[in-house]
Amino acid sequence: MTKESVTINDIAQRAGVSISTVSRVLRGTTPVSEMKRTAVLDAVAALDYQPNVFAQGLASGQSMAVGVLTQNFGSPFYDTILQGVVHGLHESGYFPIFADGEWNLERETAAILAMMQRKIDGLIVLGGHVAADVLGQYAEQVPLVVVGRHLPELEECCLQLDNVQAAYTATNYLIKLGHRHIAHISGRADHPDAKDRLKGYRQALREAGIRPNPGLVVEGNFRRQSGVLAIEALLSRGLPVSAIFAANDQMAFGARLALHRRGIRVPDDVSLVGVDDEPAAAFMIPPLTTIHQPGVELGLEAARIILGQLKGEALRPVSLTTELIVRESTAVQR
Amino acid sequence: MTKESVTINDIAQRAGVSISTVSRVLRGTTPVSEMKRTAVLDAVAALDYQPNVFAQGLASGQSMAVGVLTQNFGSPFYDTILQGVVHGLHESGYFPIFADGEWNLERETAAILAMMQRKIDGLIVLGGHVAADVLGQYAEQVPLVVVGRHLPELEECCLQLDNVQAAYTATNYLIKLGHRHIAHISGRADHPDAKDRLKGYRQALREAGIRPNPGLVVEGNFRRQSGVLAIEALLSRGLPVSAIFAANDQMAFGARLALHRRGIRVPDDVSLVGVDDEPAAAFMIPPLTTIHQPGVELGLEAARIILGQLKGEALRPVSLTTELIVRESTAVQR
DNA sequence: CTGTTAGCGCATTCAT
DNA sequence: ATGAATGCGCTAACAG
Repeated sequence: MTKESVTINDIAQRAGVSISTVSRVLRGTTPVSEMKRTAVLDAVAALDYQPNVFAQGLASGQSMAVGVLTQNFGSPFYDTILQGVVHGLHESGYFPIFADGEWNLERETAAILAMMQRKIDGLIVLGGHVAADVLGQYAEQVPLVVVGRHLPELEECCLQLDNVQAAYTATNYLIKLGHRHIAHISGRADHPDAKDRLKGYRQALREAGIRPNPGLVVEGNFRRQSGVLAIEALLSRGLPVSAIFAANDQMAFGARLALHRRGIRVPDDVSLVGVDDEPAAAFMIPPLTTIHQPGVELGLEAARIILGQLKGEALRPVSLTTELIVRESTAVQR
Repeated sequence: MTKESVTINDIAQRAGVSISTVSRVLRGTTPVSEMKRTAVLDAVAALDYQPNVFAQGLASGQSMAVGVLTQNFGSPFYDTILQGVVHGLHESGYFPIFADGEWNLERETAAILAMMQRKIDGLIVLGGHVAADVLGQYAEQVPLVVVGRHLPELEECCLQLDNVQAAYTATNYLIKLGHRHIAHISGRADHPDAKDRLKGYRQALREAGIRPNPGLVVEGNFRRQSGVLAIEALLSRGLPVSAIFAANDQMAFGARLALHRRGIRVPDDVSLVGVDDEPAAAFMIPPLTTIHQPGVELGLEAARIILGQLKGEALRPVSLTTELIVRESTAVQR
């Protein structure tokens, strides 16, 4: 419908060969005499031939596309992973097809289905709520990598960060600073990441000989506004607090704003640490201390794994956990 | 290659009709007797038939996909538009295919080409550097909407915000606050948006009887770090400055950080206004005053226009400019 | 090495 | 209203 497009026939004719030969030099599947080879290539260049993806797909059964389901365009953490995926797939011949799950199961399910219908050759799922068995079914059809989730049933498909370690590092950082009354703004209690981060927080406290105080833990939902509410809830409890570990930067931002409204300064009056190392964190005043998450690397690795499987490397790598580092606040002390 | 998929033949057989009939009820192109109709539908449901997109595309010449070229995953402004596009296309039957231009012409060009090869039925380009004549060529093949750019040659395809107006509003806001020495951190001089915002800034000054001082304009590149550098450059000039209008929030963030390092407080010592209304702006301390850009609406509108053209509504709407509002800073004064 | 041929799954035109 | 037949553009056996 678009334009009188040139087909493989046109270039076959112009090069004086058969269409199969054309196909062969283009796909490099079978050796072709150098003469015909260049003739074909010339014709291709001359006519600006663009193979029809549909025809290729129909005939070969491959789409040369890999689907990527993200949680939400605009989420700093997932967007970073997306960038990694883009780079990882770049020049691989595979084209990434993105879909936005918008944080909810229904959309995610629909999005994956839509991508599967488009015959993607591989699937990368970032986080999400799709059940393991559903993902398992897809895994039987195409190579699958699940980033940022741990699915016991799909152990070898999961690529994740060590959230316990991240939280442990953050909390320990505060402890080393001399804090004893460390509060925690957690993610939703049913969220795996939130659980792990809570776990790491507790672990660090215990190892330091501090008994975790449930009253110092407030549940948020990983969004900015919940950080605000968390602080209000926390302060209303009247417990002594000298430091706060927020399960992610977004909530830390909210927390900081709420603290500011109460006239409590960070880090002068209370220390605050987040997780994710969002770009904005470095531009807060003073910059927010946070835990760096290697999002780009995660995306790259995910792409690498998919491509590997596509190339036949059936050997599935074990779930990889990445190192985490504390990005020190570069705050200017007044 | 994926799985023994059920084809139109299978359901034709099961429903006791010909494949053409199946195709007809599925596409609703031609009336079909109610009896056969339900028989087909039943078979489809029973066998969980999923039409092969490639076969459909090959036979019909349509992909039922619209390509969306963004500047960068992770850019707050563009991500917001993306969300609008997602919603606008939702349940339209069309599937959005996203590509990341990564802020550079080469990638953009490659991305558009890749999408065109995938036979997209429509194209939405967010900003970017692709030349107007190149876009014009694509416009001849598929419906095109360019968001956030003004292309005189493609007038009727452009959907944009009134950047002059935005800058005017921001600057005027500062003037009304009593400021006379208002600096401007602009975007790159060759960027259309940057030009317009500079223009609006100057216009507001002139109308207020203030002669624009070239020394108060510093060029940035719309990125955070450039805001930092801009402030350093500005302050080194030694001119009196009581307010700053940054061409976007990102640079405003950088500016604020740089000011803070110099011990200059916002808004106590100097007022600062940005543009974009990024989510993070509301969580700065104090919140950044900014100009709200209706990104979601832009995306929705872009999708609407594409769908309209796809449905045959050849009437192309004039370029739309959206209203802008000042989001007042809710700073708590110390 | 290379040309010929048979589909891939579906939309559609042409008869009926 | 509906079945049969064609072809979309390309890949992959299949014969040379």
